[in-house]
Amino acid sequence: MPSTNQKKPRAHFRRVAPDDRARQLAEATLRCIQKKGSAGISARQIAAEAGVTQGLITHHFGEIGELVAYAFDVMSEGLLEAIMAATEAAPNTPQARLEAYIQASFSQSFFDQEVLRVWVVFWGLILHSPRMSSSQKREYSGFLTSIERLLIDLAANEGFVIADTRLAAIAFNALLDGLWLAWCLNPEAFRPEEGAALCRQWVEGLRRGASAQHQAGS
Amino acid sequence: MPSTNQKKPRAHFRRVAPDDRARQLAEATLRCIQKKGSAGISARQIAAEAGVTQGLITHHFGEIGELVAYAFDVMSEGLLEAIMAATEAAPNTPQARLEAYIQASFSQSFFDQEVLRVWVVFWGLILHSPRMSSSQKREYSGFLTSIERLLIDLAANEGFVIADTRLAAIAFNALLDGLWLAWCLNPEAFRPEEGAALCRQWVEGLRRGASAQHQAGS
DNA sequence: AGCGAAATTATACGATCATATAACAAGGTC
DNA sequence: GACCTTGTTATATGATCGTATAATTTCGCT
Repeated sequence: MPSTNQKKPRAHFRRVAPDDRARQLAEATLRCIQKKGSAGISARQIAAEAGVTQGLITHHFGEIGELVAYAFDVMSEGLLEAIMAATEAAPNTPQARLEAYIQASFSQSFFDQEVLRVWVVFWGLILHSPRMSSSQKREYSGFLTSIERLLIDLAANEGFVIADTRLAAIAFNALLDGLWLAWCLNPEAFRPEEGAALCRQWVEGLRRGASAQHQAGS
Repeated sequence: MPSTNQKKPRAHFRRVAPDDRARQLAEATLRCIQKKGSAGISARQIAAEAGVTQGLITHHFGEIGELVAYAFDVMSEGLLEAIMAATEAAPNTPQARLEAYIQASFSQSFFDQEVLRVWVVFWGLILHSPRMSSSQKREYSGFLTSIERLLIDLAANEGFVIADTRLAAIAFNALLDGLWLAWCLNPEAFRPEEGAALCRQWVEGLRRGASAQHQAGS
């Protein structure tokens, strides 16, 4: 008997400041991507994950792509800030700071499959979203500059020469991203501490003057 | 006047051997991913790209995910085979073979944004597709083994020691993938020949004994 | 030549998608 | 305590999605 003709009452809710709501939606987006990859990106799924209705996404972000890009910003900036905080917290020597950067990169907080899964999906999205691409360029530049400073200080302190610090930073960051990727796709391939050791060995190669050899075009 | 009541005739077609058709569909899939990333993956879009109807995908692959995984296999195996072919074609010295591997990796054929775009999208898909993940594990192992052999031969020939060749291969491959990724996301960051130089410098670090330092757990 | 297997097209169906619009309610402000 | 801004829900719309099913054509085989 469907005769109980009571209209279900409109759901109650509490207002939230736009910035807070935006962040909640971004975090729900990250969880959705974590669970189902790029297939988890849809207004309905994200709204359900955040416990709100879809219209709220339109209201705060317009189109869904803007929310995804914002979620990328949140994650990306959080990552760089956290790694830099760990670096700043280390003793003020070039060696200790670089070591802190490496250790943070392979610590449980970041070298975590659930985190890296999201990261890898974003990489695939950046290529087709100008909005996300510009964020990535900015963040990438931030990472490079940080690494470059660490390397310059180390070289000055220990008295060795780096032929091109920008390129060296690109290589270091590439090694880091590549290890993140490889471990994320294949966690049994190596252990986090082995990944950190591989980064240290790259630095050791730098110490021993490897960067002065085999320059492009030589 | 819509009175011309002629039913439009059923479209003509030619039969194609299942293996050939499967490959055509896989190549159409790669083109769709190239154009629109993971958003380009749909039975309708891929079928249109291949010039056939959607039903053909169901007929040959069952579900769409199987086609995508097969497309990944096609691309992945093709890549490894092509790089290995370039390596085999080099003079039979460890130095020349490793150099050929590096040069192939940064040659216009592979170090190409249109190719790498697809590669990066696949990375994001692997994480949520057991079928693709098992393909990736097999292919990754193939890459590692190839690199490991190159490094072992080089070390034996030049008389230096690599502490752990498996880990060294992992690092080399990670550097390569990381440089592919960085350049794909940010092509203005460095030139292909600079990427190749960074790989050579990593090898130079290996020559100078960097891998014996800073072992994990020491 | 024509029979039959199967490759291919054509169509249908229900689910889910993004997004727009209107109705509503929460909470600060006066 | 009433008002007004706006955050939020509710609903509608048309497009696209994956996949199943039936009708049809192609082509090897005898």
